[in-house]
Amino acid sequence: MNLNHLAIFHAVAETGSVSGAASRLFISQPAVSKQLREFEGVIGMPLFDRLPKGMRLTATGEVLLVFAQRIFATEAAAERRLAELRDARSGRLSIGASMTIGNYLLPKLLARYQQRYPGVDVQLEIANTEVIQQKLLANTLDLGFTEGFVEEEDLEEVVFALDQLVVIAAPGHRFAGRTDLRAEELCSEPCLLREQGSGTRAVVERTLSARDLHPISTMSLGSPEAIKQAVAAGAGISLVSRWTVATELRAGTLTVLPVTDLTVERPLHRLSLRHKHPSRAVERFLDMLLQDEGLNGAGLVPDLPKTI
Amino acid sequence: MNLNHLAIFHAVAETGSVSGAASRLFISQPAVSKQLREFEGVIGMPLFDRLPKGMRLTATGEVLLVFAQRIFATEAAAERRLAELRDARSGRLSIGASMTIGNYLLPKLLARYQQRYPGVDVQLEIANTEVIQQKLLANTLDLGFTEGFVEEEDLEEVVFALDQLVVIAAPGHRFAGRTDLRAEELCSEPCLLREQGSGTRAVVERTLSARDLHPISTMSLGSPEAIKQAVAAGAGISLVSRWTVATELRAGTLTVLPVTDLTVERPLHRLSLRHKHPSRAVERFLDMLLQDEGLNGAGLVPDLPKTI
DNA sequence: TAAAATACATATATTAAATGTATCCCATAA
DNA sequence: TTATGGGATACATTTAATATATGTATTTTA
Repeated sequence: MNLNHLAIFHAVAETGSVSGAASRLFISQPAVSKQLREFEGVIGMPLFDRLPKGMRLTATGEVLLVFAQRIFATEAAAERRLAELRDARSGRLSIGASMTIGNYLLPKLLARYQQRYPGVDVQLEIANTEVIQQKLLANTLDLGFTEGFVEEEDLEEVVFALDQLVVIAAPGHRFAGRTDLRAEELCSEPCLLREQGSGTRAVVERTLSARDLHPISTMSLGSPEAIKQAVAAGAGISLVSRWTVATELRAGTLTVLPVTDLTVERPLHRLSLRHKHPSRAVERFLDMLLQDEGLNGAGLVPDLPKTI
Repeated sequence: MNLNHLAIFHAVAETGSVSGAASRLFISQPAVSKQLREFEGVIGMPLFDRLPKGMRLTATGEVLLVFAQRIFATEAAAERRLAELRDARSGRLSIGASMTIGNYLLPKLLARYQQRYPGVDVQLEIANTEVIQQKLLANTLDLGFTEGFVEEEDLEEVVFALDQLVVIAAPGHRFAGRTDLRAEELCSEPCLLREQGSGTRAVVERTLSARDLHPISTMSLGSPEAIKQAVAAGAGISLVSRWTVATELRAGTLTVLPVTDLTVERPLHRLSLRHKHPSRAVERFLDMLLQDEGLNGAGLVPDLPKTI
């Protein structure tokens, strides 16, 4: 059976006449007449009785009409669904992010995204780089946001922001208020770090040892939150992403120590599966990331380089 | 959306490759490639990621595939249903018949029909000619079987059998056994007839009055059964269709009086709506009617003229 | 490391399908 | 009778689908 023929049959059945179907389909009456007869030939049974005043379905035609209606209703539903996907009125945005990015950088942006595209099913998963890379490769994530990454043929990687690590201390700390601090001095203070394997710890250690600086490591803690709590309690200083402490700085429970001769920066990476076409829902998210309403609009990265 | 394109998309999605789809559709690989790209252009979104080893559905493609599967499954179901209708493995046979035909002529035939075509929904309605004609005109009956009929432009009418009316009496009747009975003699006997308006009564009266015979009418009864019961009880004689008394003759509760100079015959008509194509189920029934397995096979009409 | 194989894309020519125009037929209504 | 409305047919034309030949990228094999 040819579904083009079926469409013509459907139109004739619903309008009750060949000429009616023709005008509905924007083709000529003979075209409909011919196609319909051809279709009846294929079916092997007449679908209409030809009456002087028009066409009347046979029993066979009645049966077929029900199927035709189902088919074209489904087609219409498919078109509607595609239209939704096209304008991101539905779809899925599945993101995997490292702890820092997922907790401090994305939530505000995702909230605005969700507000603008309420039909999209947004999923944010916080996990380490390895898990995120694996899930990207398994095609169960649309985008990954990580600090480091392991080179991988099938993954596309792009620096989308620069993370600045700042030295924090309790407001009552002896260094607080100092504007002439030098990196060496920090080594006299107990320095709290993240656990082995953390991206944050890796970049800190790499930067400092490149300058032959060796901080006194006392504790290693498993999350940015734990670090902040300990530092606020006066346990020492730490190097953390400035995004993780925005709230505490405003609240005054922590302070940043400006170090004159030290800047620790690291690129943040956006990862995606090579050759994978993004859905419209994903494209809209990437748009927001790149536009003013992206990270800048979130008020967190005033002078972010606008790399993709 | 073009459902031809959708079929190609469907094949690519299910085989996972353009070339696979091509061989499944018995067309060349470039044909599939081109149609698919065209389809993606119409949709406005890519449906597949092109990987070196084949094609992978995008999120949009996954959504569309579900609809495509529904559509083509419905199409397949329609094809199956049509095939059933084609071999009368399903369908409807809706017959309206007058009392005599419906009660004595059709049941045996319909039983064999139902046995041979168990999927067909057989409906037999017994009603008078007027009702049957109206239902045929309303297209709610496939066939009508009546004695008389009222000429009607939209109804096609055909004599399908000749009904012989025979004179019956109780076996103990004084005429029983006589082989030289003449029509005049019958007028001395009380004759039971059907009610006014009955086709049977009409033909009897017409035939007899044409010969200037006037039977003594005592009772008029509303059904062949009532007539037979009364005659068997010795209430008189009657003229009835020979089909209605086959059982009683065999049982010996009634006997036929052979009248040397009287034959009362009437044509039986098959009616159908003009321009109406019969379904296969109806065609198969008409076949049985015409073949040896028809009324003859039913053992009721040994020498029936084989008119349609 | 080069050759072969696999898989999809592109270009051009060809074929098949669908459509349009003109005309005819039939039944009905004015 | 002539219009009129609805469908069928014939033939020409346009559009769409397809094939052949070839190209590119990648993977596998020798």
